[in-house]
Amino acid sequence: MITVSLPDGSSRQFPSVVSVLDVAANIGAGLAKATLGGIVNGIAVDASHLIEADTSLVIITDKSAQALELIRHSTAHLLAQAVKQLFPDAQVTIGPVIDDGFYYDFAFSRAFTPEDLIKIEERMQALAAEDIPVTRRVLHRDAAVDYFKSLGEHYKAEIIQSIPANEDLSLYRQGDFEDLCRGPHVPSTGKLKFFKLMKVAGAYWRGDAKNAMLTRVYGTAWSTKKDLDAYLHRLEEAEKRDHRKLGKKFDFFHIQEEAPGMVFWHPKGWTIYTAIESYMRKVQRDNGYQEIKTPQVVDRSLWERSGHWDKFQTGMFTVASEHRDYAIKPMNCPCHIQVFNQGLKSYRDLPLRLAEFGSCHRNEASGTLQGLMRVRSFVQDDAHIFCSESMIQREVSDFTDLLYQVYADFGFSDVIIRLSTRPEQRVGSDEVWDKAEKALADALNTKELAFEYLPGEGAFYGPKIEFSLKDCIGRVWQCGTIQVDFSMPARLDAQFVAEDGSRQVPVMLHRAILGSFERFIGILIEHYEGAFPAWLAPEQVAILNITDNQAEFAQTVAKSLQEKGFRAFADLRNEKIGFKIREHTIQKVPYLLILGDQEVASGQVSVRTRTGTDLGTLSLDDFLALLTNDVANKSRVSH
RNA sequence: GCUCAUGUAGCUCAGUUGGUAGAGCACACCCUUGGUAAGGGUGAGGUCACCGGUUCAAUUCCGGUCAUGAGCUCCA
Repeated sequence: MITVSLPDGSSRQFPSVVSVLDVAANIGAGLAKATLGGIVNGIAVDASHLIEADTSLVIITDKSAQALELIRHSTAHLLAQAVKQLFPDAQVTIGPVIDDGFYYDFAFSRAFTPEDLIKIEERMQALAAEDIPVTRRVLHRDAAVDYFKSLGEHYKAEIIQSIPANEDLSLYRQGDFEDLCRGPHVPSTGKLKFFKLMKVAGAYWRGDAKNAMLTRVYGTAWSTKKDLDAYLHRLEEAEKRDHRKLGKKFDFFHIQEEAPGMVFWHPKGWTIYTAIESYMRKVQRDNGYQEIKTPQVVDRSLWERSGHWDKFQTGMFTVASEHRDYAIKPMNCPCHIQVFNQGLKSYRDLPLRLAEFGSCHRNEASGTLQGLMRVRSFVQDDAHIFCSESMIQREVSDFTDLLYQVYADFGFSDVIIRLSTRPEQRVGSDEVWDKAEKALADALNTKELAFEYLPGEGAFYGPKIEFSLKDCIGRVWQCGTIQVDFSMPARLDAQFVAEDGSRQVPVMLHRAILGSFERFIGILIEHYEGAFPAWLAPEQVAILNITDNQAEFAQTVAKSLQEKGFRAFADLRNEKIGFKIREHTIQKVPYLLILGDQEVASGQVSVRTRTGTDLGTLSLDDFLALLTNDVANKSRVSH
């Protein structure tokens, strides 16, 4: 007798070995039909998986959370089957599940075209309609290598060869197609109904740029049509928030061919920029930072000593003049050490926090540029904290508090934290790296902040914590960072006099909260969809007269708001009031003041918000109070 | 940098199976002074990204370059 216990607490008994599907059928024919797989003792398995001993079982149907994983994985196989039928010379490689879908990489004599994609998807639909059973078999590793070699699937054979020699491997077959796969998979292709191929792209074999370029097909798959449609709709919505589109629509900035990856800020965009800069300047001043400014162009020798020339030479813009070679600074740290090095520092000076809105240029590879998110010319809200080892954890902790406070003011609460550890190419002893990595992890753990490790992703001089925010389509962008550096201060001869009179080398913490103004503003544009909270809005109040009769009053109101420091302007154009309201509403100006003869007579203003709310007729003082309050509350938008 | 796609008026886009192009919005001028999301008329505006090639003729076909987009690689 085999007892299978189910999630609802009940159990079923069977005289002998049963499959997951048998159990489902025993419970009900409807359930059996909907069964995609199962979870046996916590491990996902095929519907055909045989239960040979007492166990707990969760049946996976299209309603289950685990269904998507199965469906997407099986849809990737369906894609490979279709490709092999249409392009027999294409070799399969790998096809994993990713967020919202899957991809499959193929080695083929040419890249697939969008037209190919349509044909492939049609073939997939046909194969799904055939409802071909998906079956599993097990092969010994070496037999599997021979098998795939015999099929001409050299990439697959290479993958299998890298698996330990004595392991057995599972293969899944559907009709004429068989693939190496850990599984599990849906029982038949008929279970795959709601999928769509999204795009083709290139991708390097095994993610290494030295390897061959494969052709990758991305797809999405869902368990219901509703979910698929919702996903496609979500993408459309996200596209509307694209900061490049909105940057044009709101006249924030532009980028043009003559300066790829470098931003021309327009008045409105620059107003946002300067609002953020003023805010950050105050935040830093209030938190023990001293602001400095260092040169844009620095002799090559400094970069050689700092180690940057060695590692990032091709990423630096250089300038030659009078037989000297300079680099346009790609980062600020070596310059900050020069400031630190002026005058003899005492342990009493530590921690010394030097901040700079540092303009940097990096010659990023052309293919990596992306709107404001990845640029060649950018300004970091950079600072370096010179301190002793014993101060590290405290400084990291204080920094983290500050970062969360700043992010909250900008309306972000969802922060992704990652700790990057020592890379292969690095400076400094393992002992030093041990200490640095531990100091960062300890600071996060003490604050009970969840984080994930990124092994080998640290900077060449030290480990780092990265704080990332998501853009509108879920892409994650690193913004804040704090990095421990035990190396560069020594390389550039930074010293301080310790309590006992000895000379010691300070530890340097590199840190930024926004990361770069460019990227951060890009994320803000998408986050708010251009409707910035009042404190950041490039135009806070639009004053609209109904006829020329109120022009003078409108200008008086505008002037008095401007004198209080608000960004207000009068729109005196000879247009109907509805036209002006529409225009400034679309431009997301938080407050519209409508002035007609009534307002002139009473000396009041009629207030409408960009969301269409009528706040009634207020005295100018009452409106000022409302506006002041709104601006002071930062991201807590009231309208 | 690699793979693929794209590049037409200020913006969003149509179009030309090779005979130098069109709409809407924006812009200029005129009429309209209108109370909460588009009043009307007229007009101007393009070396069809750039450089070559094929052709009687290229915005259209071919090659290259640059830029942009997606993905990969990279990111001090």
